[in-house]
Amino acid sequence: MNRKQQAYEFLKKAIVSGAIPAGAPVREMDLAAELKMSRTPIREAMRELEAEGVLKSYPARGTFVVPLNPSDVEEIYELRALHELWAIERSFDRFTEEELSFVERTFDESYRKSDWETWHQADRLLHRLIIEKSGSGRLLAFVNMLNTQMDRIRGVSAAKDVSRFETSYREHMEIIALIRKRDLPKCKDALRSHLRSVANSAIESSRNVYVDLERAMGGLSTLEDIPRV
Amino acid sequence: MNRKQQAYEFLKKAIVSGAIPAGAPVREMDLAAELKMSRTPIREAMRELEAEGVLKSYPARGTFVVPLNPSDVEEIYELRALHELWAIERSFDRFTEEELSFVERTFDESYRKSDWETWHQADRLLHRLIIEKSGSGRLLAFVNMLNTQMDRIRGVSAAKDVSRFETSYREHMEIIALIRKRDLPKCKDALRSHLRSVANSAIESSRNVYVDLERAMGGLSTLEDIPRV
DNA sequence: TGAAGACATATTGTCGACAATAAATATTCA
DNA sequence: TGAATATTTATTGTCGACAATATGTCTTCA
Repeated sequence: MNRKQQAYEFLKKAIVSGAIPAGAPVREMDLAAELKMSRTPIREAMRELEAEGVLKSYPARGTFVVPLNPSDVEEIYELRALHELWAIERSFDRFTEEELSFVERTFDESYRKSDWETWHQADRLLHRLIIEKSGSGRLLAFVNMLNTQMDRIRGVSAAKDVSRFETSYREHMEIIALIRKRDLPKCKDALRSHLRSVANSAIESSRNVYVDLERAMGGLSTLEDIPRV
Repeated sequence: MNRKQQAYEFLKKAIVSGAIPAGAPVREMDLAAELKMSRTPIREAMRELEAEGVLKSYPARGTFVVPLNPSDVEEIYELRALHELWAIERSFDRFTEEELSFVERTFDESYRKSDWETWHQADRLLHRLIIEKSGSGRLLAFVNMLNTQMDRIRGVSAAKDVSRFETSYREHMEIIALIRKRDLPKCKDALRSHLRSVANSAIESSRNVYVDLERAMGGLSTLEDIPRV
């Protein structure tokens, strides 16, 4: 793996996990020192993250992690629903039994073990399958950007709501069952309502994070670093 | 304008206009020599174009203009329709009379003068308004990428079909009229069928360009430069 | 005092040189 | 010969130094 990629992985992970919080500056020199490489690969990694909408750079002033306010979260989840519902029409007849039962087993496992990590894997797998099998590489690229932002939201909100665990399990199982039955209209309904409930829970938790943030630091501190444009 | 931006504009224009054809290599040193700057800003511009899906880079081998075959063109126009139809629902009640009549006048002018340049302006304006007024910056960014690719298709096909000129004028006028009447369902129908006819004409001409390309150089020449991955 | 301008500082922007790598070509040896 | 291996070449990858720029801080002077 070349250095630019190392820098990219490191920085993305730091942002998605919330280690570098929304609004915080990301300085080329600091990262270069930390990763023991020159600024060049750091810069390239940062430009890539900027193209993905995770960073925003201002000439001779700095580069900052873009904040996600509740209306951003809403936008992101709306676009996700738009794309996933479109994609499932294309991919509907292309799921194999192997794929379906593998996803199902993974969900089962996560449910038995009540393991969030496995659950996340299964969730990603199913939704990724829906997009990938639509056959549009451009759509996939765009949805991946949205996914990065959704991971950021998850990263800070840590919305590990136990009641959602059970609900989510049932919703996913229903979707898989309806794919098996080849009932597209019902499947789209199920997917739509699943996406809506996921979105609502994400928006809700992002709202909490947002007010916490504001309260915690009175007149905003990390956000103040961001230059008014 | 800093040098990276100069390089970006120059290169993008060269690719969109077809001066650097699909499949052709883009060498950092060549461009640096031509624009009289170091490779650094050239590289950054190239990475940006890569993020937009216009270039594809292979380590230590080269960077190439990504080819657009007819099925790519189809994909691009399908995604365009998906987004524009979604966007118009959001933006529908936000058009002002000033905006509508300005677009209308521009179309009228292009029609009277039979001027393709003015027509292109008017077309861009209307479709851009639909997207922008939806209020989703992320959608706008994605659609801009699609627009770049559509410009490339226009750039080579030069589909200046006179019969489409008349049809296109009527289709646009109808859409504008239906926005004025606040008739969303009919407007969506009109937009949908307009987009379909534009797409068909683009796919058709891209098919011609593609076979011409293949015939002209027997076993492909520009395309051969592209490394098999 | 306080506004205008000079200066300092922090940060990104650009440069030219050298390193690393993948592919093409030449060489070796059974 | 021809397959394995070394060499050369073309290209991108990375480096450290310096330039440009936006902002913050001092200094001057009415």
